[in-house]
Amino acid sequence: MPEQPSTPARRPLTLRDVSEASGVSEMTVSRVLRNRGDVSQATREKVLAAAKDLGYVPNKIAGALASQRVNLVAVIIPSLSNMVFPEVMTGINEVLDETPLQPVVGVTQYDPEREEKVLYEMLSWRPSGVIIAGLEHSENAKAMLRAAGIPVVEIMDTDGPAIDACVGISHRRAGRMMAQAILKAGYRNIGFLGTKMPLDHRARKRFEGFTEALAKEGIEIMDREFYKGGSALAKGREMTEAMLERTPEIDFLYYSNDMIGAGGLLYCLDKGIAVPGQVGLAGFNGVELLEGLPRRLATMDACRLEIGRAAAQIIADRAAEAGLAGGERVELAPKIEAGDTLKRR
Amino acid sequence: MPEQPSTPARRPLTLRDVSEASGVSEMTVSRVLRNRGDVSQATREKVLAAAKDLGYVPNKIAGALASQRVNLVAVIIPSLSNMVFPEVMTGINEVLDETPLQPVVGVTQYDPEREEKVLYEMLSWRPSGVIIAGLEHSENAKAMLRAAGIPVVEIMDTDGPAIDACVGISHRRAGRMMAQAILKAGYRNIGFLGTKMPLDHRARKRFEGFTEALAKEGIEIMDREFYKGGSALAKGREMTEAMLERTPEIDFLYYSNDMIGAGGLLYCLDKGIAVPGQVGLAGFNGVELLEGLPRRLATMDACRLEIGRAAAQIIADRAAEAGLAGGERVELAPKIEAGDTLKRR
DNA sequence: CTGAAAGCGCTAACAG
DNA sequence: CTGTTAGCGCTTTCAG
Repeated sequence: MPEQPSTPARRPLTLRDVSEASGVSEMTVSRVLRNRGDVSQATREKVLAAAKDLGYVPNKIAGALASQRVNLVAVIIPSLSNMVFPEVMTGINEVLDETPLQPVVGVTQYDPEREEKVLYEMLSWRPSGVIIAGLEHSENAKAMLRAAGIPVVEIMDTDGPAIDACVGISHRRAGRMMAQAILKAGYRNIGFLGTKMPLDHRARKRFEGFTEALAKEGIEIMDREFYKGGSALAKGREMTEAMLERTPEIDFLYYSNDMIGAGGLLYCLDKGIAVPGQVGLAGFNGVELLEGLPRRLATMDACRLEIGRAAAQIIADRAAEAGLAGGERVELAPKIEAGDTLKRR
Repeated sequence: MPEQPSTPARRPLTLRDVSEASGVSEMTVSRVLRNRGDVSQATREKVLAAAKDLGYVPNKIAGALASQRVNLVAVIIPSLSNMVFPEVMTGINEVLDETPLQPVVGVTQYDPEREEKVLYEMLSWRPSGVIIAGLEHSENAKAMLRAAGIPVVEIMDTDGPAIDACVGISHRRAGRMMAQAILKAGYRNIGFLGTKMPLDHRARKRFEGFTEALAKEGIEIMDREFYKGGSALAKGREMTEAMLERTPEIDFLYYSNDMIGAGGLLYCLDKGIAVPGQVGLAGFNGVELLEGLPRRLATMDACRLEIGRAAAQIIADRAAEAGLAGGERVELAPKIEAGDTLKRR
């Protein structure tokens, strides 16, 4: 076989190649490429030219091994497809962009086994920190996180003990707040619609807080309905229809997320059900989508952007300054947005 | 200061620690942990016990450097927040889950400079392959991709020359197909609504194909409107309102994505505009969301899941078997879903 | 089946 | 300002 036609690199370039091409020692080349230490303008330019010319891309694997420093932050979240985590990521990116740190995301699909595996994989790259959704993890996962010896920030939820730092909202309190607002508006026959996900602990905690606050006023949920999979908007319609047929006395529907809430709202408008007069509605999350609906669904902001920012800030601070205490705890206060579907009757 | 209370690892564990704890050589420990080569059941168990006991997590940095093998696939996409890329990711994950490869995603925000930076960062980890959205990249980026000497799959779009492999649909053809379907249904006064994003090349190509096919029948777009930022659903409403007021003769609205299309649909239904009698509507993407709308918006499936799967398969195949040719080209055929908003009048 | 030796490509630490 | 010397923690290769 003849020689390769031209470029297609067989062997990736190394510092040595740049060193030879520029006639400068490997060490100095390394300094230039990392902007470390003083290098004369002349050599700097020689090196940069050679590197660019060859198309050299440094090998971070070797660099990380030699320097014992990896500027990665592991971000472990349950899902990318529900609007909530992308926004958390935005917050994380915003602050990490100002630092040398880079987020690497892993997705668990609400599955503890997957979480454990993803975590193991990520930790094996020795990241500078971990941002992980939720407070509930397998014993193994918790052990790994403790043993990693790096900052760990558990996000989204503050209802429970954290391994290290923690940034989020209290979903129990969020559920209670919504219950109180609903009662205060005069609704009494309340239905709950949510996801059939025993592993979505935050949804569960909201539900618990919700029923607890109702119970305090001697009220019980009148009906409930859970779904799994499919288009959330469509499911919201279906579940709403099913519940209103089964329990026509219902005067308020509390949805565990905005997407099914939006489906419910569209259903009610379709059917000419007066909202919020005949039936009031509320969701959870404060997603942007709601702005385009014919009525603004009542919801509760989950502070997603803020959570991402605060979590990343904690990691960034601790990466920058060794010996910080750890154990930070940030509980954000979600606000009810009453919109057009939760009003005094 | 007294000693640390208990665990909190100062120094991460190494193979050597496991070796000492188990009384087995580092080399054999390594074999056990990687399931390579023959090791007696007895030593295997000793090693596994010691590793688990200590909570050892291998250092992939060192492993990768030593073995010159990194089981990462760089996935570079413009955005996570618009429903389309999460679905591509799902397809990628589906096939990579069956292999030792792991996806690592980088987000460019439709910004070529960011793309270049993200690409550089990812390549510096020496991944086994790259999956990157689009065919348009800066010269530098293209040079890096060529020089990397690893499989590169450009996805989503097939309208143009690829660096190596390519999986997607022809957006020009997609635009043409939709134009033909609209004309065939008898609409003639057509408006176009889209994003003001000169860097969304796929949206631009659809638009070009669309106008081109109309021109072939002697028809020109009657009005157009572009938006930037904000809630797509809300923007869809606003733009639709603006256009129908400005150009009341319009009988069809072609949206560059389903989300603004959905907003337009809701607006029309609100205003009692007969759809598709008075005005027909169509979007693009085939997002799940549409299923929950009062009418099914006409759209075109962009084969996102398939694209993800096929791209990952190419990388997986080439990673498994050295010396494959490269340059694979997969053009998927998007299908029009006429729904309820694009019907013969 | 098990071990010893020799790096992978880079950077810390120390000379000049 | 620049170069030299040792590794980083693992795996490859070659001997038992």
